Amino acid sequence: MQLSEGVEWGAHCAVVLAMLPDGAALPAGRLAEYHGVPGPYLAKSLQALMRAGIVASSPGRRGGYRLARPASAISLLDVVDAIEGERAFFRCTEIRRRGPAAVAGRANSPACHIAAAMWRAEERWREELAAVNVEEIARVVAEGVPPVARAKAEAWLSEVLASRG
Amino acid sequence: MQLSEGVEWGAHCAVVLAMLPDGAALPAGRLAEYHGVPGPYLAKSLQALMRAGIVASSPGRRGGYRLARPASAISLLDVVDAIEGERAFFRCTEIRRRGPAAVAGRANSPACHIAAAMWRAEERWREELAAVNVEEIARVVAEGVPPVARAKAEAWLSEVLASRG
DNA sequence: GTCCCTATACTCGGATAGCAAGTGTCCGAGTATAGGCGG
DNA sequence: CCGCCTATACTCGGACACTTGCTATCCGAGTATAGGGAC
Repeated sequence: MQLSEGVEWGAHCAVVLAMLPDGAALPAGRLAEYHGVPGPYLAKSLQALMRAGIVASSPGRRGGYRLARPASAISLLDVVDAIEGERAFFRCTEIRRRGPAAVAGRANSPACHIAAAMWRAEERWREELAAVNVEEIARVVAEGVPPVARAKAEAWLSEVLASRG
Repeated sequence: MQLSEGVEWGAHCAVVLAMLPDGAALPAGRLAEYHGVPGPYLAKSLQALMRAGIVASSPGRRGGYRLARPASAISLLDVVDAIEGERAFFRCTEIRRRGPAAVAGRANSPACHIAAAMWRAEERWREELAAVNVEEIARVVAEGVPPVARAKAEAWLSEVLASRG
């Protein structure tokens, strides 16, 4: 029961993309380099974000990834669902209907109380993640990061963007 | 990102054990038979509940499993933690410190905002599960289950207990 | 000088191996019981 | 008739294969660009 690593990567990538100048795009390889993660595998997560409509990709020489909609309209939950898929944590297999005490048809209780509690808890989790959006994260990061780190990041980004014409 | 099947089994087993008469125990094989699940594997989950101090086991001929403390003192969260382990869903690998924009030592921001949001959401999930205890579930199940199903379950249980002397 | 064409280099995208964790199973160690035996 | 001893059958507990899904990687399809050539 752990989120895949792609969730962390996808979230950080979304934040970085939110800080790009309008119209700019960043290739998967550069995003991987910036985060120090294996490039080809990060591409897999980015493709998932693509399918979910969170980021948009441009092919070709000056192509790359950019946010598909305003950062304020992208929640952490969107990113998690895109990477992990939207299936529930808890899957109820109705084991109460399988043993010697099972009865046929609709004579069972209407709902499994255990599953209901599990899904309710999961809903709380989703609500909390839905309340955080990428723009907010980017703003907090921009304010909280020490000047020296911010300068390094901006220098790197400028160089990358300049080298792309 | 899915809970293992053992969580469902463990929770249902706890509820069944909560309905036993005082002093009675049920072997793993019987619990598996009741739920229609593979016996030897269920034992694995029961051992996890044992290590967590949720159930107690008695060896020997009339041995088996019983709750180690009152059902009202066992929450769903206890069961989930016992089976899944208490490690967090989200593990922050601090990828912001790994790229070309990283700075050494303590010059980084104090906390990763993404990780903080993830852990906050997880806390909501845990709070919700901690608010549900096994006694409550057992009561709701006992009230809600149709008479015919309840009769079958009680008949099975009586037979099992009788066959154990 | 301007327009068009072509070759290029770069991008994404899906298809392909490797590995860890969950899933499923088994057999050995230990104990309470039941029956038999001796007093 | 009562107490003790032994054999038994049943229980748990940990050690051993197998499958699914995550991790990591590669190469092919497609496109915007840059340069060169023709008009």
